[in-house]
Amino acid sequence: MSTPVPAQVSGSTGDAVLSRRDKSRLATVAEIKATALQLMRDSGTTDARFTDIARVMGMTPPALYRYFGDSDELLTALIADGFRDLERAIAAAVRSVDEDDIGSRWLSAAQAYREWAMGEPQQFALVLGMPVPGYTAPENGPTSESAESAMRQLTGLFLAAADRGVLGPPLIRDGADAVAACQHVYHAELDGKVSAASFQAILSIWAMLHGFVHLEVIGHFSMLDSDARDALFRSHLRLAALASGLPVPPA
Amino acid sequence: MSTPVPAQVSGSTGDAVLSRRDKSRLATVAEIKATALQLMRDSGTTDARFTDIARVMGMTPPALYRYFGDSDELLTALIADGFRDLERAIAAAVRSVDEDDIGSRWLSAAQAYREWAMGEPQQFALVLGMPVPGYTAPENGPTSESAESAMRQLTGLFLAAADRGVLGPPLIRDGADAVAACQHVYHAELDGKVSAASFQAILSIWAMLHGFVHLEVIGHFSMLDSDARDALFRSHLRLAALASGLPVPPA
DNA sequence: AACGTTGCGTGACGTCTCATAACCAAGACG
DNA sequence: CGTCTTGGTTATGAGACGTCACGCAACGTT
Repeated sequence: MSTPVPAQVSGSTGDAVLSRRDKSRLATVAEIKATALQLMRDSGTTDARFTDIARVMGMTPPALYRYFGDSDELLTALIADGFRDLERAIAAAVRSVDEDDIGSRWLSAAQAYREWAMGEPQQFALVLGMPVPGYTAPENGPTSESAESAMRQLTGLFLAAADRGVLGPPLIRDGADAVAACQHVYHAELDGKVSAASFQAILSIWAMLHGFVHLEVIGHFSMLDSDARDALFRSHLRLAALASGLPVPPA
Repeated sequence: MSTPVPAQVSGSTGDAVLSRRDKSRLATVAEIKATALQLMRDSGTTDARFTDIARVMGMTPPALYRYFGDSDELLTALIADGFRDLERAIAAAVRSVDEDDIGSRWLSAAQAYREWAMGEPQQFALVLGMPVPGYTAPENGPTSESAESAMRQLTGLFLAAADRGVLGPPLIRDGADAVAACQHVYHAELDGKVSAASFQAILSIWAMLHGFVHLEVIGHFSMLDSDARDALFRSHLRLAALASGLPVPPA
């Protein structure tokens, strides 16, 4: 006979009430998502057939509908996961650097963005690519949050720079009036601390970073070897810092 | 009775021998591609079902296999078309500006890139996005040429600037050694006329341009109104010119 | 003008995937 | 121990891709 341990004991650890079944269910959900991503990685595309996922997992396709009511639901979950992973990777990269060294924090965040994208190109495509054929995103889905999150990471960096008095003026300042209205509405946290020109610079260097990473992911820098791409990326980021008024990391 | 014109006359104009049937065939091919693009536009994705294309055209699905042996073949054709359209749009935009006004030529080319991408987001996604699910690109396909073409447009601009003596040094020059090897191999036309640092700058502003356009296409600038996006884009391009040593267009 | 050839389109068919429905086994629980 | 929930199965239908054999009409030839 096994020791009679009440079922609630294991479930009541902490505030999460996880019955044995719930844990099993979460594990299966995780396995489904992992399998789907692995299949995407293998095929190099962003589609994963329910049939294939089930076969790899040793199940029959209809069983998956117990966990995801729809193929879109699985995609939505993967997008949400990817979005969260990317956010955490960047946040961790930022935190891993001395908080007074804004230039290095920018470098570290950008490197995390790039490495995540190159490491998980399919998930990157899901989060930041065109809508997947046949997939209709939920209205308030993670896709729309993704933009805001990326922006928040960047605005945080600029706020920190402004607080420390190391935020210089961006190289280009014209046109700032037009985007200032948006700043007041969507990023009021910057008001009074970061100029409209700097807000414009935030958008600009976001585009710089994303452009490099996207071109690299879709293979348009394949004529460069790995070292050259690294060097180009670093100088690209230094340029971005220089252009936007952030402290320029050393070469 | 109509005037008896030999069939060869209409066909023998120029060097293209187009029989009546050939013309009809070309028209049908064009209609298929146009219908596919329209369906993509309507659905907002990059897939177009053979069934739907046939239905819209008043045909049965198998008939399409007379024109495209495979679903991939149609996609390949659409990618090739899109690539060619984009290239022509940029080339035309460049030519429409005084050839001595390099800064304005850069502005014009970039505007064309942006407008084509926003006008044909599905085709843009096909040409510059992730591989479409289920689609396997031909080995020497247009996808690989796309990168070279975009680069050639840019290198042409830099060469013209160098010829006219208006190409300044880029703001950031470190790391140029690593990419110089690639320049010699893939863009020997630049050797002796454009420095390695400028070559690096070409790649950098390509990433800047593409990043802005891609973010805008996938809707990440939707918090900005149209005017603000225009202003931001223009200042972004001016920054790119300033950073890369091109003449900076006036604000 | 009549005839064979060629190309285009159709209906029927097989296969694969998504998705649902009906059914069954096993654990949780009073 | 009986019941309910959960997670799995088989069976089934709908829809899309792609193939095949066939018919029809246009075209070229004699």
